[in-house]
Amino acid sequence: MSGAGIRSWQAIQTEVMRRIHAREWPPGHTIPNEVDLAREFGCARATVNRALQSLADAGLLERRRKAGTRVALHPVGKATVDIPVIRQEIEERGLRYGYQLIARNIDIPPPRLGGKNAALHVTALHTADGAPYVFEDRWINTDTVPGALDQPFDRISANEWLVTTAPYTHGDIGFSAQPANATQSALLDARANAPVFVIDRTTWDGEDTVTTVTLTYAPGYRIHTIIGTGPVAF
Amino acid sequence: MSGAGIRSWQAIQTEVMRRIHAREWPPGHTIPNEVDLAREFGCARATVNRALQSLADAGLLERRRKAGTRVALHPVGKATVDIPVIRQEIEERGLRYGYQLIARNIDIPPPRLGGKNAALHVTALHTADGAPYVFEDRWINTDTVPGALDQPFDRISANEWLVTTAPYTHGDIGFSAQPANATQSALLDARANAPVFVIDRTTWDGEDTVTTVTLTYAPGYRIHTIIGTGPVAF
DNA sequence: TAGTGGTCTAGACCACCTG
DNA sequence: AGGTGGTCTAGACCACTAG
Repeated sequence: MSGAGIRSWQAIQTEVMRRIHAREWPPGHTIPNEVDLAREFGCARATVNRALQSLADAGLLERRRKAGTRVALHPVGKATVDIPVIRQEIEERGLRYGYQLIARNIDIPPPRLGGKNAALHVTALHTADGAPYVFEDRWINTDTVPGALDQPFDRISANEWLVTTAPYTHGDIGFSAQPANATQSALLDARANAPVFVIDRTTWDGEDTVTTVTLTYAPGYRIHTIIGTGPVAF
Repeated sequence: MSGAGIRSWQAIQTEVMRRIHAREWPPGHTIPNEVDLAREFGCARATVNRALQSLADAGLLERRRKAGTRVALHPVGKATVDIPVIRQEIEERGLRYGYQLIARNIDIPPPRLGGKNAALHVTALHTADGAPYVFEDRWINTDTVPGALDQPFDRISANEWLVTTAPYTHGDIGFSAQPANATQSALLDARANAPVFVIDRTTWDGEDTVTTVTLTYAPGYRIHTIIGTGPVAF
């Protein structure tokens, strides 16, 4: 029964998923330890480890030293959303990218952004085949990214320039639905208070903020992605 | 210089990120191969491999056999969005969860869902501290999940029941902003055409669809998550 | 076709945690 | 205290692909 040998970690992953799937290992069940599985599959423990770790990353398994590996009770689905450069996002849809700077000045950020220090405020419109696509409203920390002061942002968007210039260590991001305000509805060819999709994002480089941006998309925008990353199906 | 030895894969990861960060290895640069790095760091190649693979997963590096490993030109940020059970999502916010079934019947799904066969149609409202939270409009494929026909869904939501009962291999998911229709605005205590956040999701088990659901959230809902998963900062 | 990453092995030691 | 996963090693072979 165990003579055949399942030797690749992907094959082991598939077999483990099959057993979970088939309820041989129901939710909450503690599965055999790595040594036993390695013996059963006829492979090295490291190979089993690789397979199980991958499934744990995907949220299908819960692993703890000494306690062992259990099938997750509530397999939390995880969707990975890519955050591309806007120009790329548009061009990948086969559309012609356009960019238009609206304003660029030094100012004091609003209190909700926490800053008392002046920062670079850039607003711009990105278009796809001439139609409004997304409105970018951005604050750049000029202490963290002094080079931004030399950039006019009239041809290259701050969005694009920062990606290749200002690395960050971490960030946070939010998605929401909001009514378009006067500025947004005018720029995006939308009715007043029309529902628009909004992404707000702040990035840090260590302790220092790099940039905070609010992206307001024209009506009809939809983020679409896939659950079950690559080989990790569950 | 190389005598010290960087022996853990996390330390190697940190060091590689530092070099990218410091522009010692600028975007597009091909970094040394694994054997050379292993020699420099005084560790085994497998350890370097683990570190670089992790960074490649995070989108910071691009790796190809024979071509080597390059620093990504456009480090695509990736945000991982958890898709929890609604009850858990509400309770984790410290709110009291409530559930109310609205309708449950067998019907022919609308053509955009591709089905000609009858399916189980369930609509329900989830509440947080008594306030409307999200409206669930779901179709369940009774060929794939026959057990659903025995479930009344009057106490346990389809959302929750399916998670522990109907495994899936993959799915797709979309996020958008939409105006609330009459039904939604009434149930969610929202004005007509108020902007609402909508998640639509379809899951498959192999070739067969499992369920398709549209979740319409009450105004003010916001998805929030972090960029730079865990130890992988970039 | 040769160089690079991808994977596997057999063994070892360590860190963590439950009982 | 002992069992389990986490990691590292030194070496090997394989798979892919750029030149």
